[in-house]
Amino acid sequence: MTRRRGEIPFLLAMTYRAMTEALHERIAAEGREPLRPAHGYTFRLLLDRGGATSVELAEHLGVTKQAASKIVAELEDWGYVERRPHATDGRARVLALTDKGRAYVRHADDMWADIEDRWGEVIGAERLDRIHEDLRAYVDEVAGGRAVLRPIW
Amino acid sequence: MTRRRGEIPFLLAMTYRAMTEALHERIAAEGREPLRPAHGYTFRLLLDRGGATSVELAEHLGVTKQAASKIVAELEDWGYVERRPHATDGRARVLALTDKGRAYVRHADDMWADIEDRWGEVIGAERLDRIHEDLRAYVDEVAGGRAVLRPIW
DNA sequence: TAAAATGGTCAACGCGGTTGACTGCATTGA
DNA sequence: TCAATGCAGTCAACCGCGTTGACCATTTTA
Repeated sequence: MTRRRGEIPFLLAMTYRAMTEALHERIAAEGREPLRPAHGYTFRLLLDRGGATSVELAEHLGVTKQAASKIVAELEDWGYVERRPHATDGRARVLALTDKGRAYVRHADDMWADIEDRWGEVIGAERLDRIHEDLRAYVDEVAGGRAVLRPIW
Repeated sequence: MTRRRGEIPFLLAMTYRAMTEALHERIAAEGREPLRPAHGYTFRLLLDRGGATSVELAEHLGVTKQAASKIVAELEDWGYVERRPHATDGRARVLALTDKGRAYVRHADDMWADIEDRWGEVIGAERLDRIHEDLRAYVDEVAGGRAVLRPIW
């Protein structure tokens, strides 16, 4: 297999794009709120680092605190996230997933896993393992582990 | 290596994001116009299918013809693209890369190749080949070859 | 304890897309 | 052959989702 040098980033983009499209189709089919990547990344942060604030979310997403606030406001409206007063800091508000939020994360994980599995059916599970390792290697070693998932749309 | 099912799409996003950031840093460092993915995809179309029109570009990018027109107008202003009258169709205008446009494509390809190479240094060229195959397999077999590169930048 | 820093909000704006209406050329078919 | 329909392209208005900037209230620092 010959490949043009520099083609892989394009394929990466196309693959990711196709996967997100597949996900959005499912979300739309379920009649769910129009959840964007930023929302997904928010869920993941709140799951990993319980007790985050809007400012921390902003840093995590790589957006301004105002933008992060808007995202949180939406998620609160939809009942996925709650804002509670901070225990010691009167200015801050602590973000937390509601039950609905946690249930959605599980559901979303399932959907992503399904999409990943479709790929695995074509190329095999071992290849998927390798890809996982190799992507991690790029993110950690080339990109320096910068885990900013700036929502790109 | 154990991996969480459904994690790969996230890693795909992070990797692509890190790569585009690396590219943008280089473009910015060169003092070049703020070229976005949509512009890159446009260059590629014009290189592959000479004589495309705005409507064809719109289909390729997955945007409206109005949006495609705006993109072309920018590229024309910057001197990367020309619009020439269509040989037989008085309504249509044929898009073509200028010399500057072609030179930029070569340059951009080099930059992407460099970024890809950095990855290759970490994981090895054979792995890169596999990844190339596997990404192609997803795009072609799972996503049905839908090559719409809707610019999400 | 005054000054500076920080979490959060409100308002105005901008970029890059969308929808909708329109012009003028091209194609179709009675 | 020529009216009806279709299609390339443009103009204008709008919209989503981010930004910048100003501000308040609380906390931290000196």
